[in-house]
Amino acid sequence: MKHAMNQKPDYEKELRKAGVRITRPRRIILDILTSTEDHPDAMKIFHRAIEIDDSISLSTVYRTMNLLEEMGAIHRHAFNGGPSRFEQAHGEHHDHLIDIETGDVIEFQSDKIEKLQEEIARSLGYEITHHRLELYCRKITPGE
Amino acid sequence: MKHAMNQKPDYEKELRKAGVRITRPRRIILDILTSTEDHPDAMKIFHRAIEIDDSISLSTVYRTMNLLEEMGAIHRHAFNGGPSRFEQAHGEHHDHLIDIETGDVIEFQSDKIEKLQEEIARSLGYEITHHRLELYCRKITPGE
DNA sequence: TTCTTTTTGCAAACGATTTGCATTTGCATT
DNA sequence: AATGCAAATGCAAATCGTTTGCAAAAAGAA
Ligand SMILES: [Mn+2]
Ligand SMILES: [Mn+2]
Ligand SMILES: [Zn+2]
Ligand SMILES: [Zn+2]
Repeated sequence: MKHAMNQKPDYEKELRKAGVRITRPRRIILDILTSTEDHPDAMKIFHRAIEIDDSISLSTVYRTMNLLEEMGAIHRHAFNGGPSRFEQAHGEHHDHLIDIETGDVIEFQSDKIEKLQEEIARSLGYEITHHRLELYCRKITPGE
Repeated sequence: MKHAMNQKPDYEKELRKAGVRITRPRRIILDILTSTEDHPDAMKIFHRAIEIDDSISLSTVYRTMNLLEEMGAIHRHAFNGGPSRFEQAHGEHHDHLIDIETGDVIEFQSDKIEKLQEEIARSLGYEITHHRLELYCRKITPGE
């Protein structure tokens, strides 16, 4: 149950090391990603980006998200089956609780659940590469 | 960890009760859904359907899946963010382990995890309406 | 059977994402 | 600083899964 107070990793260095060029669009998109607490989709990232440089295109946003995902620098989510939403990968692993009324996304972490998942996979002859746990919830109203 | 050996529920009765007409396409689609162990997507259901009646259209498959989902007769999954895949809702709740190499889907159930999920939601002031737990795994190769 | 309403098939529209291609850019090299 | 080339961009068109409008067909109540 931890809100990752992430000290920014040096993505530019990571990109360079991966033999990838540092371009203006990429710098801007990385800035957006590292300076937000939420889980924006491509369109939202695009809108934030053109506020800084209105020549950036939506395809570049998509291409950059794919690149960063392949590098493991971001995670992709598809809450509800909606459009992909992203967040930087740094900080510790967590899962998500989605308020189905407001759309709010709350992050949480449970070592116990993580352990149980491992056990289950193991008992079936598998090892987990990644997983997804989403709780779709409604706020508890005490007087009801 | 249970493979639901589901005795077929009477969907036709359920549909009638909901004031919905029993049509040939719907009967065929329901048959496909109740007689399969896997998690087919709309296209796969469509192909199985036209083998029985080649006049069925893909839109009818989609419309029927939406109808059945609203009635709570089926569940919809979006593994990996791919196309929607379906399974009948009868039988007990379970989650899914996906073999990322073969695409196989294995069902499992853990009361402990379910309980922990409730606790977490509760502690954040929420109650769960539904959830999704997917383990993406690779088969364990003992000699490696 | 007739009548009314729902459902269908088809084709066109849709939203999210990807792609082809000509142009621009990053950056390693002079 | 100027050059050269590969990599990345913007744009428009294509793609994929899914939904929709509409006229024709089928369900089921009377
Ligand atoms: Mn987790
Ligand atoms: Mn579960
Ligand atoms: Zn998150
Ligand atoms: Zn299942």
